[in-house]
Amino acid sequence: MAEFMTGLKRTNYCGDLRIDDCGKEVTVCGWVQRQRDLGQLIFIDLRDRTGIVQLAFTDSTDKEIFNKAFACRSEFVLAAKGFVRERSSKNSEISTGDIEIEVTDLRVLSKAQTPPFEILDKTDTNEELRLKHRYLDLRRTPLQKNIIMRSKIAKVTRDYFNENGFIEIETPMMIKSTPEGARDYLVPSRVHKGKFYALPQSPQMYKQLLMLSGFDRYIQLARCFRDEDLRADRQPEFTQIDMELSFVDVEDILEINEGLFKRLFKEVMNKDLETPFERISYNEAMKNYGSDKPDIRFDMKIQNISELVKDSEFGVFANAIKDGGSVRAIVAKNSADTYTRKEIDKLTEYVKGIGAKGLAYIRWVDDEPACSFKKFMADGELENILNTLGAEKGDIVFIVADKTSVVLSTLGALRLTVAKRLNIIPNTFKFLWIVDFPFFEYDEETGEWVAMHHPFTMPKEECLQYLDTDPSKVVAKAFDLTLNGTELSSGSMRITDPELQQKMFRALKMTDEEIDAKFGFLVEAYKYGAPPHGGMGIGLDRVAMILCNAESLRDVTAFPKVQNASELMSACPSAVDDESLEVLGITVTENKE
RNA sequence: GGCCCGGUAGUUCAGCUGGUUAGAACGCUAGCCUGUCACGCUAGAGGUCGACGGUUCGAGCCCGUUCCGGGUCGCCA
Repeated sequence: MAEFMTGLKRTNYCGDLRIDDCGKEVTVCGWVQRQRDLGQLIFIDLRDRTGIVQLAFTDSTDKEIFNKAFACRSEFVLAAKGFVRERSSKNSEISTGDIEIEVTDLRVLSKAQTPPFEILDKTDTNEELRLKHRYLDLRRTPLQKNIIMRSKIAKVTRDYFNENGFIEIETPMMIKSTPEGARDYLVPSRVHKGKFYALPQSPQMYKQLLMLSGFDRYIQLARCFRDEDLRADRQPEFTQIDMELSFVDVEDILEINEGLFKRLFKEVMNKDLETPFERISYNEAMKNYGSDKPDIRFDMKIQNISELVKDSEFGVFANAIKDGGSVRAIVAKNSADTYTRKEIDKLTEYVKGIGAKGLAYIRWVDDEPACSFKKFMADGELENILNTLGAEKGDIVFIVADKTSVVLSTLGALRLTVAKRLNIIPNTFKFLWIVDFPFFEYDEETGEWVAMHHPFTMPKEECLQYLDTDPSKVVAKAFDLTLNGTELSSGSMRITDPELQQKMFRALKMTDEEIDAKFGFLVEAYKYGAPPHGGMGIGLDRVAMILCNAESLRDVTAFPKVQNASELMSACPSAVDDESLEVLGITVTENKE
């Protein structure tokens, strides 16, 4: 039978007791980390979220209590009252290692089955099993630390925006579905059979309307939902630090958010961040790093050698350029020893997997550089390439020739892979704003121009002339914040002029009916007086992931979903009974279990 | 939807070229032990080798299908 706490009240957390507490009578509560039975002497390591304290049971312990301690097993829940005393032999491994509690009262509040895996700080246990018993996994110190860190991040964020005059406003979770962008999670309506709400992908439209209402500065830690495939840094439901402010321009938004990160790093990590953060244009990011979220903790920029090889005998190079593409390269310094021929072959397979046709390379290990396309090179051509790229003995040059978009994305990915392999990425925090995003993106499948951000994004005034003639030249007042190669945040200034908004819709080939059906209320709202405004949404989970040095969002999410978007512990999603479906007017045709 | 990796006691793994009764460590159970702290010692229990099918005299191992998990591309305005 489990016992009660009657007459006992916790006075201290386990991890907080120190040598100064000696002589005090304390009551601690927690889980049995380990019981060590030495015969006439028993020790129990008691764990709560602050740490571990040793309970001692000796020959002077009451017999009944001693017997209770004897029967204790891992993960039993105990309350223990007793006196703090100095240990005869200390343990420098734990914060309470100088003291122990000589127990005078012990209650077994709950027994425990042997857990399916040991609750240890360091574990090799398969994540699948841990996720099935997430409540046990969450007992582990590293996860507790991450979850607590996340709480701190949220707290500091609220403090910061509150102090800066922002108002926290909740927007609805059941909203109108708009087919643009990510797939919506849909919620069927009982009252309106056959109709659906959507869970928000972001509170975008609502926060814009709040600006029209005059709230001026809005903040929300908003849950967002996207029915798309998962990644290590993508969960279908996530939290966004969503903010919007009025009577500002891009510069103001960047500044206030830099302030947030400065504050976060100071209070959560005790690190001083330098602001303003570096910023580069989207085009520059793509050109130099082949990515719109480059990791700039290391250099290895992509270089264009198209001019050098446009007349080369090597058809792969010359033809790529003739077809309107380009030839570009990265130089992996001091890598010739690391990358053997065999490993380079693996890289070739890798780049083929991400869309390139192949990978040319120059591996300069001996006096004579080994080159995969040497026989096509004219006198001095190879030297010329090496000189131009600044390659030296010990380096490898990786070259891709193709359509420019393929060249850049391939080398961008290769740059990261190689840097990781060479272990040249310093353990620092490099924020980077990517600014001046193009407004339109060419959709190769449909042959149409689509909005890269969203259709309410404000174009730069000076580009409006190209709207009808050359959409590729229209630059948006849109920006991303990246940290160490991860996209943390995305934002923009919004269109406030209804006429301009109409123009943008038309440029996106949207019909009046479409506009009205999807955004009618928003378009109308802007007719009644809108302040200039803009804002951004910061992925709280990703911020937490990086600050916790975690590999995956699962490590900073209490109850995460796995790759197929299910949750292993509760086994959701799940089928529902026929009555529930009937009342909603829904018929399930397949995959019903 | 594509590609890659993984699945053997509760856990982490080993398991040779396909060959007798599938092993180890930790955990668990019991006993002994007065200063342990990953306590120690002794003994014991514990297996649908993810599932199904095939090849074979014989399959943990080979083949096929499938399920589960991870990474990634597509996708993520």
